[in-house]
Amino acid sequence: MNERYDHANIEKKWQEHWRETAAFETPDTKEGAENFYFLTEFPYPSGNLHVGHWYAFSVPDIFARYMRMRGYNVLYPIGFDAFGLPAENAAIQRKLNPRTWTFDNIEYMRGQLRSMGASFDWSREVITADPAYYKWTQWLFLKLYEKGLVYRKETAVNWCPKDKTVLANEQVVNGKCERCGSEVEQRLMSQWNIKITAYADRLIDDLKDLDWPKQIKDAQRNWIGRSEGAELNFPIIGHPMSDITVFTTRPDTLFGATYVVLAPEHPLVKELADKAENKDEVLRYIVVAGKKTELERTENKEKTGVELKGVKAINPAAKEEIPVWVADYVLGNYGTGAIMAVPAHDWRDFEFAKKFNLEIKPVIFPQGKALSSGEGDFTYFEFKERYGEQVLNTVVAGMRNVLIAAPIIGPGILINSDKFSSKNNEEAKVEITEFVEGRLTKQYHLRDWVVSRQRFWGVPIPMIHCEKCALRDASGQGYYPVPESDLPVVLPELEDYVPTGEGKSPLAKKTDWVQVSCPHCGGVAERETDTLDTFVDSSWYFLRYADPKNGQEVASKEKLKNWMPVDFYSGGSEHTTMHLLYSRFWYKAMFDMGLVGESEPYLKRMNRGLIMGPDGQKMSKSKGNVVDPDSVVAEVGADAVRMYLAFIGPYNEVGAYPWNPGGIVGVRRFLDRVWRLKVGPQGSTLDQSISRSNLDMLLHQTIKKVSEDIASLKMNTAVSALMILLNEFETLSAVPHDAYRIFLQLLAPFAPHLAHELAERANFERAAWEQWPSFDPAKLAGGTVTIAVQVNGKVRASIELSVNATKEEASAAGRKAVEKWIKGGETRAVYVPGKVINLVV
RNA sequence: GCCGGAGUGGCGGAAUGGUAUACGCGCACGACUCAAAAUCGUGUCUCGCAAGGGAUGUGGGUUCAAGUCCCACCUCCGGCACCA
Repeated sequence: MNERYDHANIEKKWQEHWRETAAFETPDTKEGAENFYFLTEFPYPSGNLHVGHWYAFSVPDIFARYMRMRGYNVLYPIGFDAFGLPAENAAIQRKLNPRTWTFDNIEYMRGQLRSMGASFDWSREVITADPAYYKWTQWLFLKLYEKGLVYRKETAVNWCPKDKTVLANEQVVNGKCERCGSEVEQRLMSQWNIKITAYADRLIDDLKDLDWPKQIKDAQRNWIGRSEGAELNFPIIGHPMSDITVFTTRPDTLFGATYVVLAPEHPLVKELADKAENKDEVLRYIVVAGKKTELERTENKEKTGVELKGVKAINPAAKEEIPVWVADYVLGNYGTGAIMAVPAHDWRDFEFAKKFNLEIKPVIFPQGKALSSGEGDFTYFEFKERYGEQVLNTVVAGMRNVLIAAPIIGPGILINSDKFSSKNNEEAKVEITEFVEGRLTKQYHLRDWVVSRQRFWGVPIPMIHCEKCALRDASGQGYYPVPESDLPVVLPELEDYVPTGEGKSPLAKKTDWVQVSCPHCGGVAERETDTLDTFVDSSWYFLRYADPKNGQEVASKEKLKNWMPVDFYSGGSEHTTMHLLYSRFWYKAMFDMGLVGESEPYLKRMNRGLIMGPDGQKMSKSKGNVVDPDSVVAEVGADAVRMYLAFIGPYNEVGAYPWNPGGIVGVRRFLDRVWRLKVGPQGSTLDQSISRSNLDMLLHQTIKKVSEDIASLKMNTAVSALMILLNEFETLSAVPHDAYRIFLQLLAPFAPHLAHELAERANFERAAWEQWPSFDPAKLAGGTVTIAVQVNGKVRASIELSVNATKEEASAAGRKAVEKWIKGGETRAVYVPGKVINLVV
């Protein structure tokens, strides 16, 4: 009567079946089927699966199975992003070898991933910590080096004191280490960098052709932070050889530049300090500013600075002498490290000028009716025409008082700017730049990608350092790539993996590994002991799935052509400005080298939402709100978990959904009702009139709805459509056999185990039911339809009408139904067939 | 401050400009049971006895008709942020 189905045995049976028959091994091509590459970000082998993994892999599996049933040759691969800090830290904590720890985790997680009933092609599994894989990571790194996209340079880098390694800019969140939360320090270190900035423009410009959510595109544009402006030179009096070059996005305000500011790190500062009357004060300021962390410098918005007394620059447009200051509100690593300050039109300069009593000279008159007289408000030009230029000039001269409150930020008309006065400020940008022989340039917030990590568990950087060569070669640094034939440089075993904290990886202690002969001079040289950032490993993993066992190349051209670019990529929003940016860059660089056939790796992308704890908080062990998927699966089965996660909300929205234990009970109830469904005899069909008249219509509507909803990842409403159909089935004495088959077909992507089991029991032909059903458009509507009758837009009644009812028929029937409101009065009708008739009195 | 996104029942959420609250959870009542669980059925925005009125963050607007479009504002979430 109220039997519950035996999920444990059914799921086990089908999972074994799929495994034994290699059901989801994807051929490179399939006769008559179009290839579809559906990628989800591969997991990090952190220990065991959490609910987030289920959300990341089981819901997309619904889509993968749907596409397969639609006849596509679907590649839905899986692998492990196996190198990196978190695994290494976890292993050290447990006093284990990171390699053992990682590979044990992988083995365990494989089993858990299988328990989802997901249709992964395991034969293409990729593990980034496998030498057969990272050989190609090293190879690609060296290719980038060949193309001049890898360089070694001493720069101020982010140093995490707890993880004892350098971090990329993208891995620092609010001045803290993305991994451990420690405050990041700035250190001057020589590190390997990848020149992602060389691709900044293309990374922005190519976004426009991608089918990606606006939100991701905007975030990437924001992160790259392109701004267009000009570099202008300010001569220094008595120092003819070295002008101060500033970057500005507002060359139009040049006449209002009343002082110049250098960042404390600016190379000219020390030289100019020597000439200043207050040399000691300046040097003291530089020391204090240098001690501040990035966080302190940005958190403390109270501006500080010191004037280089006696040093004067010349405003190249106004030809006036202006003071030169050093202040740490100007950043050393952006633009030219120097700015022209226009306090009348910039908040920061305004605050600084106020504090230090510097001149504020307005050169932009705001747009709009900004001038008032007894006769009303006028624009700049209206005022000039009415009262004449002289009066206008008097008013403009008085604007300094207005500026006591705030700078004028927006666009407007130039004033106090000689021959440029009364021009529109946008036009003036180019003209003034040319006038002072400046040049138009662009600047980016994006920094080059620092990829050296002073840690053990990563891909060894395939470089060799030779002291002799470095000494001999004045320009070179003595670094040479490992010859291609020597790849991979295998990560050796160590006795002690603990990071040294001295700016060197623990690999440095393995002297027999470190010592090699120099590829250049043949003398004794040393291997680079830093390892690559994990994001390098994952920047190209999706290519390897196309040809995972290739020992000769990254992947064969032909196989790449079969699968690339990725048709659809599903993942988490945390990768918006990390992995997604890195891998787009990587792919573009490969495209430029002729290694891949197009310049963007992912045609379509979506970011999924987050599963929170039952209390609505982010799941975490310390909060005690972690849901263990294994025990839930044991209790209600994988099908119920899959379907519950699909039902929780739309998959392609970056929402946060609390895990609701009640919700999963509801889905399990639904599946039990499916199990108990009374089905008509074999061969019974809808046409045999054992059905209600509207069942056929509902069935076809459901096919349409479920198809469209899965395709657009609105899994929640697809599930609800299946529930509605089941509710209808249960009102029948028995479900016609053919309708039942269609129902199981629609259910199969969501609850594959149960659907396969029931299909087998119903003796449905494999070939017939393992494909997606189509709907008949003619059956979507019935003979009559219920429409709403409105009076003046308010719903007053509803009536049954023939679908073909004319406006006249509808309004006559409608009038009858709402006589009470219209009382025989004149009405005008607005008729929307099938929906509504609105009678307007 | 700048750039995105979102505000709908007790909860997750649904709604091509056309009957707001589908579907599910929860809750209440009923059936079955000695009883409970499970299962099934009925009800469940709000005020009102009813007729009817009011509700989609707030205030305006466009429209025959607005959760949906436009304007202003409030709140929350995400990203960027002394980037000149």
